[in-house]
Parts: sequence; structure tokens; C-alpha cells
Amino acid sequence: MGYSVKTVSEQVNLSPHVLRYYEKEGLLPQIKRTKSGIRQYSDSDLDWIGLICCLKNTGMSIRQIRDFVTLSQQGPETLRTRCEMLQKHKCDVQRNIEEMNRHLEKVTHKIEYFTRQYEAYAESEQETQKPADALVK
Amino acid sequence: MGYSVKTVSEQVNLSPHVLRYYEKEGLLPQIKRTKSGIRQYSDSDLDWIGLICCLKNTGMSIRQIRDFVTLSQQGPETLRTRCEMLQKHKCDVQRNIEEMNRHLEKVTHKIEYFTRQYEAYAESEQETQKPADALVK
DNA sequence: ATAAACCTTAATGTTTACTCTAAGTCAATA
DNA sequence: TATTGACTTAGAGTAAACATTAAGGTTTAT
Repeated sequence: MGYSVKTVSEQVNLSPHVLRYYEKEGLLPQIKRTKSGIRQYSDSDLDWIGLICCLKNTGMSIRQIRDFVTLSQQGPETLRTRCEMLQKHKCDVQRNIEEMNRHLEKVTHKIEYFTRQYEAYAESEQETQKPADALVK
Repeated sequence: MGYSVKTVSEQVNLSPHVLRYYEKEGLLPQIKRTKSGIRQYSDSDLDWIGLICCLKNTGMSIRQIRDFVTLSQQGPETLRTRCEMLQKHKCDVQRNIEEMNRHLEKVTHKIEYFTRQYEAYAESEQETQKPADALVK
């Protein structure tokens, strides 16, 4: 038996399209088929997809993931290289996050600036509104 | 006078191509030209480009930035809306960073898993090497 | 048994954000 | 004056990561 594309797509939150696309791009090289060609995902396939999602969610490109997958298929001699790849990726992501935090600080300053501008404007608006208030009364 | 595309591109770390592209996309709507059509950037243009970069660096799309720019051109009545846009963007970015941190944790677990695998493999390799050692001796 | 609901492949289309090319203008320098 | 080099435009090309479509095969429920 095994899981269908639909079932898996719901579990891992990727569309069937994307699952097939990943397979075509060499990210999922071991998916079994029925004699009629229908995909049958195993539990270890699900695990594997979990790892792929992990890398994808942290911004690794399809191409880089494919390189990782290719190494994985070459057996345990590449385990060290794979560890190093993951470590490097982790560092990259951490750097990205730090950079994003720095950029975010700038945005925060801009917001403060705009807020002051807005407050000054709102106040000046209020003054020009006063005659209108009087009119209403 | 004012700065040329080349000069500005070096200051803000965007290629002249990108500066012209941003202008064409409506992100830089106020760049003056000489009578012969050559761009002449002012200091306030540089400030503006700084804001654009800020938004771009935190992942705002060209389209969203254009919406912000369009509002900016409509005068101070849109100041409040603009503040709200920036606030919302900031929240989005913060959420993204948090999500990325969560994803990163998963990557960390995977690295630990692979490292254990590698260590086990390296050890088993060492053992199978022993006979070879004996042979050398 | 036949339609609905699912699966398959191959190939083309979409979006975003550039990136480059071609063909030309203009200013300054040898 | 000739040519070098920086600038201009419009428009085409590129890369990544899907998304959609066409054309058809399979399974299952009624």
C-alpha cells in the first residue's frame, strides 16, 4: 500500500503538483509506484519530505537541496560532507536572520519618523478644524 | 548639479540598471533630468532611495513599495495610512523572523541526527581499518 | 458499466525581480 | 575632429519556483 499523492500533500502541506515537481527535480528520488505508475509514498518517504521542507523553509534553493540529495544517495561516505553542508546552511540562515533584524531596526526608525510627521500633521489639522466645530455648534 | 546614476549606484549599492528599473516601476517618481535627459539625483532622492532599500531589504515586494510611493505622492492626508502600512510590514517581518527561527531549530535537530550518524559511521570505519593497519605493520 | 474522482506525463504559462542588448545621444578629451 | 565613455530608451531575455493545461489511464461507488 502506502500513501497517495493527495494524502501526502495534505500531511506535509505541499500541493500534489509540488510533490511531483520536487520528484522531477530530483528531490525525492525513491518514490515507489504501482504497476500502473501511481505513486505510493512510504513512512520513510514522509520523513525525507520533512527534511526537504526543513531546508526549503529556511530558504535553501531547489538546486542546493538537489545537491544534498545527490550526496545522500551516494551512501555513508558522504555523511561528513552532508553534515558540513547543513552546518553551513544553518550559519547562512542565522546570518540572514541577524541581517533582517538590522534592517528591521531601520524600518522602526522610519516608522518613528513617519509617526512624528503624522502627529504634527494631525495637530495642525485639528486647529484648522476648530472653526468648523464652532460652526457645528 | 546632483549625482549621476553611476555615483548613486555606488552609494546605495544598487546597479544603475536597478535604479532605472525602480524608476520605471514607479518607485522613484521625482528624479530630475538635464535638458538632454540625464538623471540628476538630489540628496533628498538619496534619502528616498534609502527608504526604498529599507523596505526592499525587509522583503517588501516592488508592487507593495509602489503602493506606498503612490500614497506618499498624495500628500500628508495619507500619512496615517502610510504609518499603518509600515507598522503592518514590521509585524509581518517580525513574524517571518520568528518563523525562520522555528524552522532553524528543526534544522539544528537534523544536524544533530546526521552528526550522530556520521560519528557512528566514522567509528565503524575505524574498526574495519584495523586489519589494514595490521597489514601495514 | 459508467461516471466521478483520482492518477499519470509532457509541455507550456506565470510571476517576480532583475539583467542584458541594441541602437542611439551627448560631453569631454586627445 | 574623432573617438571614448557614460548616459539614454525600449524591449527582450533570464532564473527560480511553481501553476496550469491537455490528453489520457485507473479505480471505485452506484
